[in-house]
Amino acid sequence: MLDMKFIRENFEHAESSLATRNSEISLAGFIELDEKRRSLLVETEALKAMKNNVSEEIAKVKDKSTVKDRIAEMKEVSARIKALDDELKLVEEELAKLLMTVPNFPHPTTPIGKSEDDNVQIRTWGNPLEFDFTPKSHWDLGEELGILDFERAAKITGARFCLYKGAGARLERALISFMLDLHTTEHGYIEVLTPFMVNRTSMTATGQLPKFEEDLFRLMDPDYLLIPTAEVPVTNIHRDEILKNSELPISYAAYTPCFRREAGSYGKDTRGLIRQHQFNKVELVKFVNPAESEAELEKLTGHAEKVLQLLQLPYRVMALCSGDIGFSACKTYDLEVWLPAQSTYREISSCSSFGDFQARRAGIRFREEEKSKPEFVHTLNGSGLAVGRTLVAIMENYQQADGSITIPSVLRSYMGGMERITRC
RNA sequence: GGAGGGGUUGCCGAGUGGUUUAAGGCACCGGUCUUGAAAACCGGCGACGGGCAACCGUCCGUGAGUUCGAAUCUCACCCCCUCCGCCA
Repeated sequence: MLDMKFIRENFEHAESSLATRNSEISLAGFIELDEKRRSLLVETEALKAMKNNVSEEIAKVKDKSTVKDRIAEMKEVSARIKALDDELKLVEEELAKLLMTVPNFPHPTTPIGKSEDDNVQIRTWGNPLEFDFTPKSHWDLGEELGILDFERAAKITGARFCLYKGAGARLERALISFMLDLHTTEHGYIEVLTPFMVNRTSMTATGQLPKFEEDLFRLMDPDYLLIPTAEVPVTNIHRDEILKNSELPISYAAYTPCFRREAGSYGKDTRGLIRQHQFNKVELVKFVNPAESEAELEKLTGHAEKVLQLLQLPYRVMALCSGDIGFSACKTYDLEVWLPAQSTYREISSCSSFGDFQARRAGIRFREEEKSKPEFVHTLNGSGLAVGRTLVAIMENYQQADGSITIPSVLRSYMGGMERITRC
């Protein structure tokens, strides 16, 4: 959520900043609603002050019959207050509805652009491998090795699910442990294990609702939603809290499965693990002092990169342009890993700063000094990494001519010493 | 799912219609005193919204309602605790 005061005082700047985003956003109607809200507020508060005073006077009078006319008068005032409050509530609801669907301002350092074609490459790491044979796709490798079974997953549930078996299942688990161990022991993150389903308030606080309900899986009886990313439960850990400046930055690492409807992506990435309704992810989340958020985004991105470096997977870092960043983000770096079978880089991590956008929605604040006014923290998060896509990258980059897969050395201790996956 | 108990301004906790502008204590901050500290005493001590400000308004789990007036009465819902049932 954006700051109402800021919009009020910088209306043109706000509109032009939002215009650099891809979607069509209009703040039209905002000023009018805002003014109406304030004039209603002034009126109703004056009446309430009067009512409070008169009620106090009535309280002091022993013989109520002498103040009959005052009581009658207050009855009318109360009715008037109620009418005004109802009107105010409507205006505030409309204002909130408008505000909740407006995306964040792009950060000044976010490149301006319309689509992903305008994203800017920041750096690359490693070089795409040269194969002296034609590299196979991970789905072919997975089926031949008997470690990925898409057909049976479709029988069990439906399209866009996968059944991992044997060394495949273990490799996924090894990656989760490896990533969590790295971030908690080397990068200073606190491990958390969260609920995988959340309520609507949590989903609204991070920005998935109200606009993106069609992307989410919903439960019927309690009105809960399956998380599309650990960002939701982890950011909500501190919802409606006032943190101490001395405890910032707070850094959490969380493994969770993620559930996404992938509505509107029919026909895209239909084969393989790239786009699934359920996938595993290790997520990094930070709550920081606003002064530190730019530096913290660089650090967090570096922590995600470290995973790829240790796995010896070539990748590049892209700065997303204003037209391509997510709803709540003001700045985003995507890490894209090299996939030889597709001869292309594919997103494996997205590291974003949200400024105070989520903190304002979620009511996450801190005090600069012990006695100073609470201010909103800045929130950041990034995948460290998407586990399924990491498994894909390992399978495709580490494949051998005979169809076996070498296990990266840093993972072998997590695989019981296994060095290579062969057909079982 | 059933029965019971409970949710009060950082914490504890009083308060069952009108000096509650929410007692009291703890914690915290400032002052007096002291060589310094502690103790004692005095004062301060929340969030949000509106306003240049004085100040005003809102907030006692949430939402409706009764009333001139609600922390207090009514209804619904949420959460926590205990016991029973079921269960990984």
